[in-house]
Amino acid sequence: MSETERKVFQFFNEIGIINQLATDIFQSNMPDGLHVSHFSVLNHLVRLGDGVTPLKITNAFQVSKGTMTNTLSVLSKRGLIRIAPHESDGRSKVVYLTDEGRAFQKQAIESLFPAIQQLGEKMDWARVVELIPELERVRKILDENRD
Amino acid sequence: MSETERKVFQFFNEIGIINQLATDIFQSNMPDGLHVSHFSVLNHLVRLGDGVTPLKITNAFQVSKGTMTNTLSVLSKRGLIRIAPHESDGRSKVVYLTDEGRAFQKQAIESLFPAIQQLGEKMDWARVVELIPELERVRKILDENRD
DNA sequence: TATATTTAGTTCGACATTAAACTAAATAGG
DNA sequence: CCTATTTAGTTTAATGTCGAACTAAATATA
Repeated sequence: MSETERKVFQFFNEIGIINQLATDIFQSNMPDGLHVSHFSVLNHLVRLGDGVTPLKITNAFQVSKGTMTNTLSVLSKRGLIRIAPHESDGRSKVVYLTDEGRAFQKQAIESLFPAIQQLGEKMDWARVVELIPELERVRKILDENRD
Repeated sequence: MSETERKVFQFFNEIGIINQLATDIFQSNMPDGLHVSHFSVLNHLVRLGDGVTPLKITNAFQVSKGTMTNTLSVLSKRGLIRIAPHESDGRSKVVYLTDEGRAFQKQAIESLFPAIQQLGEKMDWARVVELIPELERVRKILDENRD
């Protein structure tokens, strides 16, 4: 194993650990039985717009269709989204945010502000966010090269 | 939401996506029914030394005790680790790598070299690994501040 | 048009993971 | 010592996720 290879593994290892620690923090702020994955879908709909098909969301999250069926049915049962039949394609459906869904997404995000602030006392966020452009590059390349 | 907060979310979002894409690549290289989590435990034992208790590994991975019981029993059934009673503590156990376990870890890592090389045609790994020190800082702070 | 293929979503069985209850052993405090 | 508490690991029920089989609708092709 070359030095570069070793460091590449180290890079992805750090990414994995950070992701797990951050997800744990996020998860601990989720109310009664809702999972980060549920929030993520709501967040996606808020940011990129609702009125999209389940398959579109499935592709965005690179997740199996069965998983998305399950996630959407939980969100629907909770009244956070509304699932309507597709106007022109009888096989398909369209997902809309409800007011409750939008409120939940907003509230979930705001619930993290204190944690961000508290971490900011020990961490220089300005320096951290400078990594974003390079991370974006990595993400895009990994994304384009997935099979 | 301030600009900093927005970027902090974006940072963790990029981290999450990269982690998922990288994990998917890794997972697709795992043989017959073995999961990345199984590899991770073997890798941990190779890098930091075996002969440790399940609880030690549990803490290292910040995972529930039940999860580790399950993971270790899979690894043990596959002959990749050996679980022995603890010499001085009747409640505890000690985990050892087998030769098969070491070989598996080695082979799993090497199986990723082609993917790393292929990605290297589109990605400047030298620049990517420069992010490691800052990521380490973030990881350490998150780690120290977990409850 | 009739049939074959593709596409969108659901269902099913398997497994990873979790939290909580549980067992057994070790330790602490009286 | 003896009891209470803590600690290490297992078990159990619930849920997220996956891949594969399945259904139904749309599209391609002949």
